[in-house]
Amino acid sequence: MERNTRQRSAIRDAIALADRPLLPQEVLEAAQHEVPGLGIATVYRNLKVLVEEGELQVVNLPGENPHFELVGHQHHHHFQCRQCQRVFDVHACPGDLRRMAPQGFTVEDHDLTLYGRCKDCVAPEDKCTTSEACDLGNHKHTTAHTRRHRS
Amino acid sequence: MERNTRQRSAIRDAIALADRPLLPQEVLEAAQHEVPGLGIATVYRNLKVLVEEGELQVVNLPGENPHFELVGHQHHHHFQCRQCQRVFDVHACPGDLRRMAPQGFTVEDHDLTLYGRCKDCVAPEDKCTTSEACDLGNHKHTTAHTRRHRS
DNA sequence: ATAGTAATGGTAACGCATTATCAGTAGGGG
DNA sequence: CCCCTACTGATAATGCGTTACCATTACTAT
Repeated sequence: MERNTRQRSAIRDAIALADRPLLPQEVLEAAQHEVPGLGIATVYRNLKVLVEEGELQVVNLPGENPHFELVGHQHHHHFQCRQCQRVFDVHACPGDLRRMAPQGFTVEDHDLTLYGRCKDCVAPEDKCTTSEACDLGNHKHTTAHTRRHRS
Repeated sequence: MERNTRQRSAIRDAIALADRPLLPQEVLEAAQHEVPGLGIATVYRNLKVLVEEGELQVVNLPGENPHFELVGHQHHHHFQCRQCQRVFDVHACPGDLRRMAPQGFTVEDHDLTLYGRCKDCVAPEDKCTTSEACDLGNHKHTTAHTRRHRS
């Protein structure tokens, strides 16, 4: 039977507290605050299980590896900060986009991603006093970008 | 100096004629109609060069590897068929989405992807008589999905 | 407590898109 | 027509996200 381990709780909590879609690596770092020895394999294993159980859902964004967030938010979209690369939920939607498609095409769904500066990165200088935002990844002028692969 | 090879012309032409964003693999297959011996390495090499020269641009879609299309279409969006996985241009835009972002966030740009059935896949049965659409990839019930990796 | 076994963590292995390598080929200036 | 060298094609290598493996750990029913 399925067991309640500290690791699984830490992973679930990390995603719930973040309140935004996280990368497996971000989940690892966040959950390690609660379980320091946590390994990346355990993160991937539990992400998979939690998705299968319907607790988490996968968020795909252009040019990004899969992120994970809690299910529950119904239809919504995402914002990615061009400074810190973090992804946030956007609880709004432009609405019916069916008539945007070319003649003869049938639209069933849509994904929308906004790009810009998140709250923490709009005015970075005076934010570095609040260590949390910095620790979470903003102000990191990352040059590395993400890619995908198949399962 | 830069040379005009049959291969480079075939690659350019393939993308121009397709009139939709293509994967490197799709570029290979299309360009091989003109240059049968064409190799995948040559496709990647030329895609990179043509992007650097400003002839092509990269199109990123959620959960997809980079596609390539001609520059020139200014701001536009994309449609991906859930049947044949092909990507098409959408020459429409919901407009200003700045107010969709949370308080304190600055929106600079956005990506929109529509999902559904393309013209060829809305009524698949009677389309199989036109071999072109089938050859191009629709009606392929592909189970494999794409991923990314880093450069 | 104890046993049984699911879960963990470290790391090797994998899958796959992309790039490097290199010997052979073919534009194009002279 | 010739030579120089950019380009090509086949394939090995790379990079990286993800998964498999396996010895060890630690939940939980009894």
